[in-house]
Amino acid sequence: MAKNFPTRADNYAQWYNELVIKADLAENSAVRGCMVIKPYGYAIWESMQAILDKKFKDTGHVNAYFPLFIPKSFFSKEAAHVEGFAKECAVVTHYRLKNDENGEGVVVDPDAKLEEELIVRPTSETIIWDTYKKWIQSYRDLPLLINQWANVVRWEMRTRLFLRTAEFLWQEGHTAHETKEEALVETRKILDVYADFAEKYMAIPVHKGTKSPNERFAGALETFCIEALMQDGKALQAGTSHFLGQNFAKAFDVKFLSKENKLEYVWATSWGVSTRLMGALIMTHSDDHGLVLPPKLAPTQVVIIPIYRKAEQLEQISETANKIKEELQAKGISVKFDDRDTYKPGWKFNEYEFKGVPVRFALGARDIENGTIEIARRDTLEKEIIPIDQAVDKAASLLEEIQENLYKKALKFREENTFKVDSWEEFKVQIEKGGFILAHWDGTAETEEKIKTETKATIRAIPMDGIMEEGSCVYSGKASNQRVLFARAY
RNA sequence: CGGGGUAUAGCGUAGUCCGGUUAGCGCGCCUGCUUUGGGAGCAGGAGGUCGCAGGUUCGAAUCCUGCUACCCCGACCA
Repeated sequence: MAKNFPTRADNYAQWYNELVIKADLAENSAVRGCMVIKPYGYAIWESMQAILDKKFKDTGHVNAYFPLFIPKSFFSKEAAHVEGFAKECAVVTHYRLKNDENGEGVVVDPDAKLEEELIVRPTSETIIWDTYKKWIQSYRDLPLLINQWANVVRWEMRTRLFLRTAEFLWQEGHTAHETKEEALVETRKILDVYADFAEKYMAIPVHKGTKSPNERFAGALETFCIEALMQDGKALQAGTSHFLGQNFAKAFDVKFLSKENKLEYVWATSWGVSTRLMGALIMTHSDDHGLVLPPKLAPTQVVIIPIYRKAEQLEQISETANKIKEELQAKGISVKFDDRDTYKPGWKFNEYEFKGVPVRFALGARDIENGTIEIARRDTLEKEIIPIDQAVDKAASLLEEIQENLYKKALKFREENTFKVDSWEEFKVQIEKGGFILAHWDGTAETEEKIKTETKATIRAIPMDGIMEEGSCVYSGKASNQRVLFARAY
């Protein structure tokens, strides 16, 4: 089966694309840069949504929904923000079509020009803060902790399924607080939620850190991020949590009366993760046989495949299979018994490997006779024949084992591909090999920019868990007191 | 927006340099029989404006001109 995928060395991008398509996750849409998320792919996104949504609610947040369209004028209120997004906005200029006078389909009706153009949201800070202004008067209205599940549009020049599409699905949290300290706590709290989700559920080890000023979100005072390493050695920003200070409060005039009866601007945060996480999931765990899903996110955790010749045999097998299915379901495990007679067993084996189903049972007439069942795990592709009365317990423990194994494997890969580098010569050689580089940086934007120009490497994060250590900048030789994380990134 | 490439059935492609029968093949699809423990075999069948528009020619998938779409590499970026 490996022949179906180009090897990683050949062309990782192609491997990735074929994987997404063959695993039935998504495909390119007729609309440039957009993707169709197919049912199986969407089911994975729903698993992610459910877990994240619960985490947000457990930390006091509530969901709401704001308009897709943002008046153009809102964007000019926060200077850095417009600077960051202006170049990639889709703009609505008209509100009506009409039949072409020459009979050539429909045309935009020039009489239906909007007085003020509408921007299709690339992110919702502006429209949300315009709304918050009306909602916040007193310290009693704070904190305001709101999350939105939505789609956004960023007119990217180059796109790739899940990793960078013109339209993508995400959640964006927007909070308002009385004090700077409280807002910072919120920013950090959400970063922890993201890191926990990545590591415990997606089985992806991440570095928590802050962005350099260059890489900061447009309009933020500080951007916290989680950064992951993909199998081809490139880094991927998996989530961000921004401390916005009072920038948006000032831009949208959001003030509250404090306990001391003073009029003050609120402190803000915003944070988000997107369908890009699907890309991270695919690129972290998949192999040449297809997708590999961590059990906690797999829409189907266990699949049972019957092997039979005649209808009578299927009947007997089904009886046993359905019993196992029910017992697994009673334990909260999602199970599919694939008794389609339109595909042969070999076909199904391959199909579920493409789709990354963690555990597979194969049950045939021979097993019924012997009181056995074959169990296979997707992560290692190992197969084992076990007594049938152990099937349920074995599946349950295997799911946990796979979840853990995937994380360990990914962590091992990241550690083997993280290098401490102290000289510029070494840096230039190492960056070609991929992976994270821990190196000293003098803290200036100029140095960062030069490193980027010369090597395409960017500062992915200034690690929060990093050890403080005296050193000299790998590029300029100037003093530095902490190593930062460099990599080429998606 | 710059540089390179591609466009032939649902998908993948041969044929294009050097114009010449009815455009060939694989996968998939449909029908029948035999099969079913790792993508089944045989037989039969359906499916094509050769990206679009002009031009050259007795004759164009093939040569020429223009256009369009997509892919890769840059700039941009969650």
